[in-house]
Parts: sequence; C-alpha cells; structure tokens
Amino acid sequence: MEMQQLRYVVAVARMGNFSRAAEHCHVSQPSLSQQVQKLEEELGTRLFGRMKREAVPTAAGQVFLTRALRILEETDTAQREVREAKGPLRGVMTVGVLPTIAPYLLPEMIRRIPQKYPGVELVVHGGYHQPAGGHAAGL
Amino acid sequence: MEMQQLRYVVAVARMGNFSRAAEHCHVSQPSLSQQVQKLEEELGTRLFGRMKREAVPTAAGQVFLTRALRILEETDTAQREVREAKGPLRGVMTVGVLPTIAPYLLPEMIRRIPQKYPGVELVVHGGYHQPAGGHAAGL
DNA sequence: TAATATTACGTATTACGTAAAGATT
DNA sequence: AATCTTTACGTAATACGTAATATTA
Repeated sequence: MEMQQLRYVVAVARMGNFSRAAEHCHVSQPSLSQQVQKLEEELGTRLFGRMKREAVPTAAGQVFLTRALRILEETDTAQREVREAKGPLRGVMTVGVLPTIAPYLLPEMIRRIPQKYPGVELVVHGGYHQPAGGHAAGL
Repeated sequence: MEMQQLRYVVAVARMGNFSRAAEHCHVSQPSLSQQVQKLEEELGTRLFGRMKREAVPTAAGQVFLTRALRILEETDTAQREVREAKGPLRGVMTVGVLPTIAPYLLPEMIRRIPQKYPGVELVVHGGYHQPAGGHAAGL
C-alpha cells in the first residue's frame, strides 16, 4: 500500500471515473488504473465497480476510502507540524517564469505561496533573461 | 513521503540506531539511511541527531514520529477492515516446504496462519516431491 | 581500532507514458 | 459511434545492495 495509490483511489471516488481522476492527479489514465488494480490485488478485493460508465465504490471500497482519507490528512498534518516545529520560514523567494506560460502559473502561485509562508517575500522575474542573483525555488 | 520511509523512521526510533533498524526492516543499512535522508530533505529538517553512537530524535523528529505511528496504525486498520468487509476466509491452504528449512519456517507459520484466518485448514507437505493438488499460498 | 553512518556506483525493480484492444451506452 | 477501461510493452525513475570512505567512542 503506497501513498500515491491512496491519492489515486480518493481521486477516483471524488471524480466519479478514472479518466477525470487521472487528469486531476496529472498522470496518464492507464497508469492510474494500474496502480488501483495493484492495490486491489494486494487487498484481495475490488474497491470500485466499473460497470455503468462511472466508478462506484464497493462495500470494501467505502470502508477503505474513509481510512485512506484519514491517512492522507495525517500526512498533511505531519508535514505542517514539522514546519511549525522548525519555526517560521523567512527570506526572499525569487522565481523566474517565461511570459508565455506566466498567465497559467502565476495566479495560483501568488495566491498560495504567501498563504503557506507568510514570512516570505515573493519576487517574480518575468522576462526571458536569467535573473542576476537570489535563490531558485522548487515548487 | 512514502510508507516505507515511515516504517524506517519508526524502526530507527525504536531500535535506537540505524544498523539495528536496518536488520529489523530486512534491508541493508545504507539503503535505510538513504531513505531517511531523502525524507529529511523533503521535510527540510533533520529527524535524528546521530552524534553519540545512538540516533536521538530531534524536536521535529518527535512530532513527526507520533504522526508516523498513527499513519502506520491506520494502514493496518484499513487492511483489517477490508478483510472483514470481505467476510471470513474459508478453504484449504496447501503448503510445501523442504525438510531442510522446515524447522525455521513451520513454527511461525503454524502459529500465525490459524490465528489470522480461523476458517482455513492448513495442510503441510514435508517431502521433496511435488504435492498432487491444492492451491499454493503466497505468504 | 571497533562500531556506526555516509557516499559512490552499478543493478533490479517498478511506475509511467504511448499505443492498441476491449467493453459499455 | 463515442466514451471509458484495460492490456501490452518500452522507457525512465528509483530503491536497493556492495564496496569504499568518513566519523565517533
């Protein structure tokens, strides 16, 4: 049982079918299908019925889903608590982004970064040139 | 954050050092060390101090450990509940084992199988020949 | 120097994507 | 026919083991 498999299963339950779950998870749909099958094999039970164009959780799937959700919440909690134990993050985050794709990435980024790291100043470079200094950020 | 990494971290905390944790997890000690490092890098914090010949959890390590333990418990619970949702397992389990290694494997097996699957009849073939029929069991 | 942890590197597992086939409405 | 899922298979990422190096008592 792997974390990704739990995310995939939860996504299938929330989206209602494998295709939309796959694009929500940013993986190809066969890959997601494989991972769900693998988990089902490990558990010895089908988690979803795939008959009528929508993925419906089986009885086993329902009890598993509640646990999977709790596990994923716990992982988020663990990461948050570790961050808090480290103390607040401070400094300047410099990000370079091509003007071509900026409209797709920037709004989400400008919304989430300050929310998650209140002490961090966000600097965005928009041109095609290489920014002079600062630290790159992996997101 | 992967499930194995959580098991490794918990093992290190329980065993007190990386070497014993590794043999407890049946992996080489460098592999376990790599995985713990990888998790620490992802979290952005050391989870253990490795100074004095024993691995002592840091402050961040302690808060993480309690969450990791709960997550592992939840995975066990999830698997158990799915088994229960399937209904009790019944039938005959046939196992072949070489007399050479039987003394090492049989006692553990005879103790745990009926405990975990009360409805299953366990048949053990001890010779060097191939058993006639029945189903092989992967444990 | 004995015991433990890390680094380096090659190998084997496996998760993934693309393409094709099967199934359902 | 259109949409969704599974199978097949090659590729890429990665977890692992062995060997060598570093660190600590």
